[in-house]
Amino acid sequence: MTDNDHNSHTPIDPDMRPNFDAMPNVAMMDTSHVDKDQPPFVLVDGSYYLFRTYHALPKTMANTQGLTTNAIRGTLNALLKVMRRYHPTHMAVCFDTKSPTFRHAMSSDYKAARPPMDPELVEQIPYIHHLVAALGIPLLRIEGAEADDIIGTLAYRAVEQGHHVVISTGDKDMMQLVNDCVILEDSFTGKVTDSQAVVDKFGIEPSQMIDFLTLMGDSSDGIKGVPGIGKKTAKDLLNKYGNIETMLENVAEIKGRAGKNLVEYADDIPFNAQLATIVTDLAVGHDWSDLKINTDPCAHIEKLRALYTELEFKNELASLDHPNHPANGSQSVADSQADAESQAQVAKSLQSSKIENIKDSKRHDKAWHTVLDEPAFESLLKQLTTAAHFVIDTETTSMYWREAELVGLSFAVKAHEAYYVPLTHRLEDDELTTKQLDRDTVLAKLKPILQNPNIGKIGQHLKYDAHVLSHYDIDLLGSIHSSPNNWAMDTMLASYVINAAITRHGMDDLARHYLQTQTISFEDVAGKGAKQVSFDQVAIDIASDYACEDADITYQLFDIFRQKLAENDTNFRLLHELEIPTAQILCQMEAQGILIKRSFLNELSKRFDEEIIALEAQAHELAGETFNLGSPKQLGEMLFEKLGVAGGKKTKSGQYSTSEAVLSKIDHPLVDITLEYRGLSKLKSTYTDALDNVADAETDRVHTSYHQALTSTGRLSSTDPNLQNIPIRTATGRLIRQAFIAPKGRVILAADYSQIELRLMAHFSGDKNLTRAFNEGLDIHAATAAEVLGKEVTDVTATERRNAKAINFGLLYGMSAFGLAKQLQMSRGEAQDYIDMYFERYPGVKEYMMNTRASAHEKGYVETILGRKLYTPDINHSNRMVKQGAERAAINAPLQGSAADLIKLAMIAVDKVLPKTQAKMLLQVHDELVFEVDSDKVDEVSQLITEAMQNVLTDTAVEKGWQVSFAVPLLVETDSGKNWDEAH
DNA sequence: GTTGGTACCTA
DNA sequence: GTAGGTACCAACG
Repeated sequence: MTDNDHNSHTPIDPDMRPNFDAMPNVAMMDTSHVDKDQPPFVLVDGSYYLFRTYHALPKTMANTQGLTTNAIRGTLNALLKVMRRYHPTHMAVCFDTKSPTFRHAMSSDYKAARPPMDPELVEQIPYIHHLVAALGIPLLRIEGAEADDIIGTLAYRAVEQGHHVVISTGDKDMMQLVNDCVILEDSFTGKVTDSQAVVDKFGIEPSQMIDFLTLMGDSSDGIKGVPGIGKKTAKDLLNKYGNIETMLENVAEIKGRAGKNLVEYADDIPFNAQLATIVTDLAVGHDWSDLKINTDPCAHIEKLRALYTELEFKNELASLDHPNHPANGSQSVADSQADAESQAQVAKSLQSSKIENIKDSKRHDKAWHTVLDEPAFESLLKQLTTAAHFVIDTETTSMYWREAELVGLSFAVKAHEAYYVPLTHRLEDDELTTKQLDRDTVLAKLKPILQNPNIGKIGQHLKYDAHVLSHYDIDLLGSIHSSPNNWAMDTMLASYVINAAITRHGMDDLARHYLQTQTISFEDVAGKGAKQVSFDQVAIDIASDYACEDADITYQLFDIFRQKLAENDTNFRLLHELEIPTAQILCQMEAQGILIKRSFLNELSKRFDEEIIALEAQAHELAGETFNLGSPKQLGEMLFEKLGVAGGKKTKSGQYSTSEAVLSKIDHPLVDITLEYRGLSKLKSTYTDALDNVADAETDRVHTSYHQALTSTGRLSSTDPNLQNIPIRTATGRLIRQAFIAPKGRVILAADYSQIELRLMAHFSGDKNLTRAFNEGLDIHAATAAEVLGKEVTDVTATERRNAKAINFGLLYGMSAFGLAKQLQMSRGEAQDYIDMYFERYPGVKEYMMNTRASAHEKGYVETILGRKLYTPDINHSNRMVKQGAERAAINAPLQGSAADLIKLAMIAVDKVLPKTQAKMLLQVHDELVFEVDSDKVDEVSQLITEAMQNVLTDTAVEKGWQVSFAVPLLVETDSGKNWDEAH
């Protein structure tokens, strides 16, 4: 590749020393004439982002040609971010060149400490240059000049001509250029620096920055500084004397090593000052019109396309063709799923160029505070009391809510400002621990605020914080609701509702994706692996940064999501009327837990163990030697090599497969033993032993955790332990279910939606035959068999019904003849014939599947019954297998996702009618809800639950603003008994 | 001590 | 053929 000649520049002679005496000083400029109503002039320090993102982002980001792309992506994202934020009309991206500059000529030490650039970075540089050009942004590289000096010069000229300026960089040296109309922004971290921020950070004015650097030196730039003068002394001296000149005039009164060395090294000071000074009067041959961004979307789109193709930036590439694709709303640095804003979109936002954020460009740097005394806490309380809404985050000793103890609390009332209230940090040698406020006093004062429904609470994964605070008798979630001026929001759920697939929804992921910011990780502050300590062992000043960042980031995410939700009423309602109420209910269910019968589980464990030992002995007997029956590898070798059994198949890793599908076709005693052994060890290790281990020692209750923002379809998942996969298919497995019981005087009641996904298929497809079968209340699988085979329902045999059931499930899963053949143990041709016959009888279903597939291809998403958009990122994947997989998922997603929507509505509906009955909702298993009910109220409660569940679409959904006219009835089946097995 | 592969439990 | 979680082994650092 060659560098573009969009900008050609006269080289600067490195031997020509700038005239420092006459150099204009940006920080001291008069700025009264500057017009801040125009968009700012944006100057990007390209070299900074190159290095920063190359080292900060994983080197594993690469295309299939082996080209590392992390710096390309990182720099591109930084560029797009700053453009999106300020909508500039004029801009320049500046890079260093390899050639020496006047600073090298001045000092052999200058940047001599820098190791040579990695080849993996070098090869990325031309791509970045070309991307900048293809985006229509002026690119400046001048032989003999550094990016800093080009930026300094252009910043000076811009202000002189009445423009205000944003310099996009993370280099602190640039702070010398800051004034009322020039700010810095690090577009990688999002940090903004104005003059106040410089004062906050170093205690000096931007105009003193050169002197500051001169005195304390900068090892990375090879500036030596004055020995004995560091950050603190330099600050104190500058505050006293204003500048180095005055300082030297009064050097006699400066005591100690600093004074002595100032005299001794006085001769070096002018030289160091020159190295530290950014040149502002470089002979850059550009006038204002050269620095205009080319906003014509067509001008460079083919160049962009070629670049994205070569780099394999697939989403960015796709976005060129689908400029309005909904997945394009935001940027990600590291997430390969992320979409970059297309050229067309950049152009669009530039054209709309309303300067959204004059305030932004004047904003102070984020201010993070640690609250360690009464006045500070009282002032925080006052802010929280008068706020419409605020961010709260708890820091605790454990990520498991059940064992978590509160360590501190952080708050944010606006972006870039946060407070941390440490409470129970216990690190020895940390003198701040003694200054902590008393936990109970703090909580007592916060309680009325946290429980006040008129003050909105914002948080990331609030269910967790609610659990923690409930241990201290504070009900955080109980009264959460939003009104236009008073927001409640869980940013995790907001992100999930807006787009479940584009990123994961942990805070680090959200910060990376939506804010292009790498957060301080928990491992950074607490260590990792065995050496990790709990948060109360983290030093308070470090903990405070971490906690404040969490609150701050959450507030910034809130700002983004608030805007996105305001533009999309469906997503707004999904969050506030569905997900947040669901979270509140899940919180109660998790806290409630389900009672287990320990003795029974222990007995089962013992029994299973005996049988397992016996089976193992038999296996070793048959094999003639001992081996690990639980190792698929050893078993495969034993069976297919040593014993010479036929029928061995290999997995893709070259091992023998010993899956049930393979083994069940083999007639050999060792196979039977193996399958039984596996069944029992699965039950013992995953269920009987595990449940006993996790049950609460005092109450014998098991408390699962539901993940509400994990699945691609809107379903919940359950962990620690997973109570959504308790065995039911085999008699032995059902023994486990019998261990889930109700306390004395109560019973377990289970209510499940019958055939909900097939009913949804009937609804979505409108197929006459399928709809009729449900409306007539037929056995749906038998009805399918009768329909396809052209006989009466009463004449359908068990095998025919079984086959029909398989095809019905196949439908829900995006069926292929291949898959159906495998399931039914028939040839592909037979399976295809069967499918063809099915579609002939159910043409509406066939049409639905085709339409869904087509629509997913076109839009990039499918929708559930409540309008939740489920994105299908791989739907146009170049790999055929991947694409077909995405198509099957796209067919299944509206069905599975709608069922998930409905049961969430059902939980909300049921939760409303339960309180007067003393019944408690305990578990959700996708289409089933499990309750604990007083024995004498079973009929009454069962009736209430059934009605609530069956009528969700006519009652609850309508109440919450959804209008769905459902094509078939929703049927709920309930049963009860002294354990979960009996209730099912 | 972490990670990928295999197997198997659910709707 | 869809969507999940957990346990175990074996290899890797």
